Amino acid sequence: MRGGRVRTNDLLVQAPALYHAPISPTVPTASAVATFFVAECDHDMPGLSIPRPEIQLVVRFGPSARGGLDVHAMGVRQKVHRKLIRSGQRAVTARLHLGASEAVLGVRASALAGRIVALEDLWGDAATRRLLDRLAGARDSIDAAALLESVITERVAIAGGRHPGAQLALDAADRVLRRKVNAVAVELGVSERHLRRVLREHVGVSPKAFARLVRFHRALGAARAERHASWAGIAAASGYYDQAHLIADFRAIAGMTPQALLGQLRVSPLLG
DNA sequence: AGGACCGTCAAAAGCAGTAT
DNA sequence: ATACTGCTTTTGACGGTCCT
Repeated sequence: MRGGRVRTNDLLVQAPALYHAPISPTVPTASAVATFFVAECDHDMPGLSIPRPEIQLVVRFGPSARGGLDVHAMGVRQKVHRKLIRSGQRAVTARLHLGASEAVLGVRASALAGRIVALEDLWGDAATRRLLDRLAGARDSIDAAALLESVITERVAIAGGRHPGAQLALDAADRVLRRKVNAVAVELGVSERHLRRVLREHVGVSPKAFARLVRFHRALGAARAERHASWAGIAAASGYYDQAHLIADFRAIAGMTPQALLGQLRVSPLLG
């Protein structure tokens, strides 16, 4: 890994700040892209893919990609994945705003949950070919990210406004992090059942699973930012009942204890 | 499309404990 | 003190189904 880089809207920062990039929910801008993650690797190594609550559009350049360049959509996953990154591989990942999946990809988040889908299966061959041709001419990863953003913005403009359900999901997402689902439903003037249906459709996971992913990211981010903080303190600050429950979540999502995951992240690069 | 009802069961809460 | 495990009880999230 030659210094992974993160693009947070117009701001470029270095990899350690990854978890300071907004984890959904975020306020949508003109673009449907919440953040970009740009990674480059100069030798073979195992990498870790931390699950995120956003739909991601990934452009790969290099030996792992079909024909040296491919694009795929990655739905919301709930477990850490491990993968070998090949020398010379580059990846540009656009993380979409919550509820933007339908406008950008033509399918709702629920259709992508836990899946990786080639872009041609969503956009068709012609539109994908046009994007790949433009990306092939990109000077570097940052240029490719800018290109990708402009193409996404064009598609959102063509798709028109946000689906009402997507807007409801966005409104609810922030609230379910702090309150019970039925309380949020009352607040937003819909039934609890409807709110859960809409969240699953437009976010890709259940309200609880979404809140769990965000909480996990907060805890991991805090642990990476403050190396000497106690796990009990991190658990409390991140919304866990206590340290025991934080550890249980790390085991469920990452398959290892918090300490072990931090250790892994020191030797394996993040893949988005 | 969205509300109401309901049974099931997973997650959260709470606590006690061990290893270092 | 910290990091972690394991257990029981309680709560509420979930999804199926039916109805408007």
